[in-house]
Amino acid sequence: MNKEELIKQTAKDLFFNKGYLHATTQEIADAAGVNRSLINYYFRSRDLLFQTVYREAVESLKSQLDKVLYDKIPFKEKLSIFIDVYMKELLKYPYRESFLITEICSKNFALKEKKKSAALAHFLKEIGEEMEKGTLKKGDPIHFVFDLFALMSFPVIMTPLYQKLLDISKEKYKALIAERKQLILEKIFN
Amino acid sequence: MNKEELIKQTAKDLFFNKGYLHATTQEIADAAGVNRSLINYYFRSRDLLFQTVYREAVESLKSQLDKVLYDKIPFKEKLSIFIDVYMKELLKYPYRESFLITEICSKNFALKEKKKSAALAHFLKEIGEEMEKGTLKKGDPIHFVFDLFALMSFPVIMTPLYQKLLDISKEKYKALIAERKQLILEKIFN
DNA sequence: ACTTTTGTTAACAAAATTGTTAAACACAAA
DNA sequence: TTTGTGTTTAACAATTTTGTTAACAAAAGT
Repeated sequence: MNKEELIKQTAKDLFFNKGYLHATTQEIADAAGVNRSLINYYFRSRDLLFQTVYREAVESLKSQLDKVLYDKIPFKEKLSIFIDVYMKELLKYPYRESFLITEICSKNFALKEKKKSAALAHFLKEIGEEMEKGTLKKGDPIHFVFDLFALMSFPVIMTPLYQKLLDISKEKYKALIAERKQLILEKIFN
Repeated sequence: MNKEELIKQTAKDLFFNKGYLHATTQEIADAAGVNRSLINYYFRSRDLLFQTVYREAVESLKSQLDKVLYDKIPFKEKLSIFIDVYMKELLKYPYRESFLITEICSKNFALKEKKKSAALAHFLKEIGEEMEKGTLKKGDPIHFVFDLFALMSFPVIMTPLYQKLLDISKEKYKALIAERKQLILEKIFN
């Protein structure tokens, strides 16, 4: 793999997968097995590397989810696929959203461009329609979305803490997470 | 207020409330309106300040929750109080758990002492009993706990992101969160 | 009153992190 | 072979952040 790509992948792995948010350029370089100067050569500065991988990670997730959300298939099926896709991405990069929040809280570079998501609005409308039809329990669609993302994300994000508190092995925890897709679907269409 | 306490409170505010995880000693000192050297005077090093406020924040939360979990009151009532207490703490320090995870991921100082929580085990047993009785839908109590914490925490943690994506005001978002206590209770005892 | 302890500050030193430069390297095209 | 271009590296410089010291002020104890 060319080293520019290697550096980006490594940075993503450290930030989004390992959850190592404080990673220095030296640590990223070491993890990638390249000379630290290469980071400056390809990305000019640490901050630009941050911005690059951040943008890529968000875009990649967004495009995948948008595709599913705009798909013209029955709601129940759509939701099933959506959970599949999102949880697959979640397991790949558990800390992507956390990183995003951290960035929003510290600097403000994430806020500028972010705006009301059209795909999300579309999804909300669809949820509202399903509630009308009686497929879903009536309520504010926003809470439905809150619930959905919460049930998927939170146990994954909290892995290192919960594993300790519950005193269970990595494998057992993984199995628990794997079970959740079905459970969430059931809970939603109870 | 004495300055030692002031520094700790300010650090907690920056870390756990503002979500500003990268705060330097200078920034903490500025926010507290004290000379930076005072941080070293009282806490020796930045790392020890970290450890101190981290420990205090975890202890404080844990002791409050344990008290509720061990209380000998009907389950439904206990759960209602638990949600109350936890969400109150959540709104005070939305990023406390995120901070915890970040620390566990980077350094390892959090892992050493953490062990299977007795209160949590007790809670799990109690949940299992309620499932037997039919008060709760049968299933793995761990998933019940996953769901409970997820539904409470996640929308709060994601505030800055969701506010943008949904394009709603701070006040509206606050109102949505406030609604959730009741919604969660209903969802659980559906 | 004076001595000791505690709190506070600025100035300095040390360490960690980032950014730059120039030279070496690789290797394809002229 | 040479020239050109993109890549890689070590050495250095700059910056940022942290930690220390010594001097001074305030409070407490004797």
